[in-house]
Amino acid sequence: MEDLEVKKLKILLADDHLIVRQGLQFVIQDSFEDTIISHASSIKQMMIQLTNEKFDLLILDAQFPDGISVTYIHEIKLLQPQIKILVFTSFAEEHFSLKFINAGANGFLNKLSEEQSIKLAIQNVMEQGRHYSSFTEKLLDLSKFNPLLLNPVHHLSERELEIAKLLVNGYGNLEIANTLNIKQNTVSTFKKRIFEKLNINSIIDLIEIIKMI
Amino acid sequence: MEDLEVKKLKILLADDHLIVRQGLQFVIQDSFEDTIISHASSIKQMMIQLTNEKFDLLILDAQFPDGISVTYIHEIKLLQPQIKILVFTSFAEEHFSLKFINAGANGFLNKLSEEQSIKLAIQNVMEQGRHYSSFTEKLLDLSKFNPLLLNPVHHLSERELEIAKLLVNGYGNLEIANTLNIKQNTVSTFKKRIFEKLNINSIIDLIEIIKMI
DNA sequence: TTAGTTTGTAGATAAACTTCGACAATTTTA
DNA sequence: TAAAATTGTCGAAGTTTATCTACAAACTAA
Repeated sequence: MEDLEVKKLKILLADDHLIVRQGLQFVIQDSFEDTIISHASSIKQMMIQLTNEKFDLLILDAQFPDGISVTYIHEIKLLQPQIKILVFTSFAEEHFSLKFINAGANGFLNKLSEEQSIKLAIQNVMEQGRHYSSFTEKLLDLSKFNPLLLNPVHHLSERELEIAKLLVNGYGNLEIANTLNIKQNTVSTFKKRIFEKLNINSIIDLIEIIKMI
Repeated sequence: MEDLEVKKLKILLADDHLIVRQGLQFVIQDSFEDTIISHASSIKQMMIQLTNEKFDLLILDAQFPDGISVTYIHEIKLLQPQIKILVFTSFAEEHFSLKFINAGANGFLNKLSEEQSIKLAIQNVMEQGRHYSSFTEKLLDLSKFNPLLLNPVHHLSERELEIAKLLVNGYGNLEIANTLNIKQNTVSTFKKRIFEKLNINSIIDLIEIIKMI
């Protein structure tokens, strides 16, 4: 008989794909003996469960159909300050990690991860409260001096972001100019500045970045 | 004691995400008693397993990192003509189903599917040899008269496709013109024809379509 | 096999976009 | 707080793209 003090790890899996949740559950239960795993297939469902019940760990899909989950991280931490949040993503974490960390994320788990990495991520996040790639750690270090460092969309002003979003939606300069009641030249200038700031040179590149906001 | 005639269903899951494979396995084993499930995490691995062993069903991720899997469907059917192929995808099947069906796919399974739909898809595909959405069925019907119907990339010629791909990769008209040693005007004309054929009006739209080839 | 269609290619011209410089209004920083 | 940087805006000039037309070669289809 084991020590009764050993508490079961309560984990909430929030992802819109049943398959992904089942897969995660399987892998986690294979790696950890004592876990209680709950599922949420939408942000809404997740918030309801978080309101009703305390969890130790939330594994949260970064790309929910009803809006990117970063917006909710803050809210979740207010609701359950003790909860650890592992962001589950198919993008390389470097591109947006600071954004999520600032919001309150404790670590990142790539969707391509194998069993060992998943286990390690959960262990780290539960024991040390964090699980970042070494690159992200360096970023964090540097960001003490410049919190915006390498979190590119943060460099954009409101208006720039507004225009970036329109560009990503396939609108041309003229259409944007008319929508915002400014001259096309102005739009062009914005576009140029946006590209400069993000160090890109096509709208195609912009899409990936904007997606992650 | 059951009839020994009842053969176990041999299924191969081909997806680069461990999590997804585990999730599928879990759901399938929950729905079907007698299955033997194998995994492949890359096209290469999958082809090796298909060369060495006969399977009843292949559940194949439509978006492999090393190239879209449609190209391989033909090959697979040559190798194992009896195998049923369920294409596992996160896009709405309508946009590309004919392409896959022509290549030899027996059905589509959306990544967002719940347990019941997954079970149904496998049942249909194993018993009737097909599992298409009603829209795809209609398409198939119509395509008897016009096999290219609504499978837009098929409308593109080699050259058009070549240029479409370059456009999707963020190259400008001039760059493309230089690469292909043609005039920018020619590229413009191609672009116009491509957009007309696909009935779109921005490169953003083009991306989704080209992705699925 | 003849007429119609698709494909690959451009020229001319118009339209859209980029680049550069500028300027006022903020905001930041030293 | 004075100097420096950022932000939102534009005009003018230059570049790139779009559009329309055209034409020959290849490829259907009647």
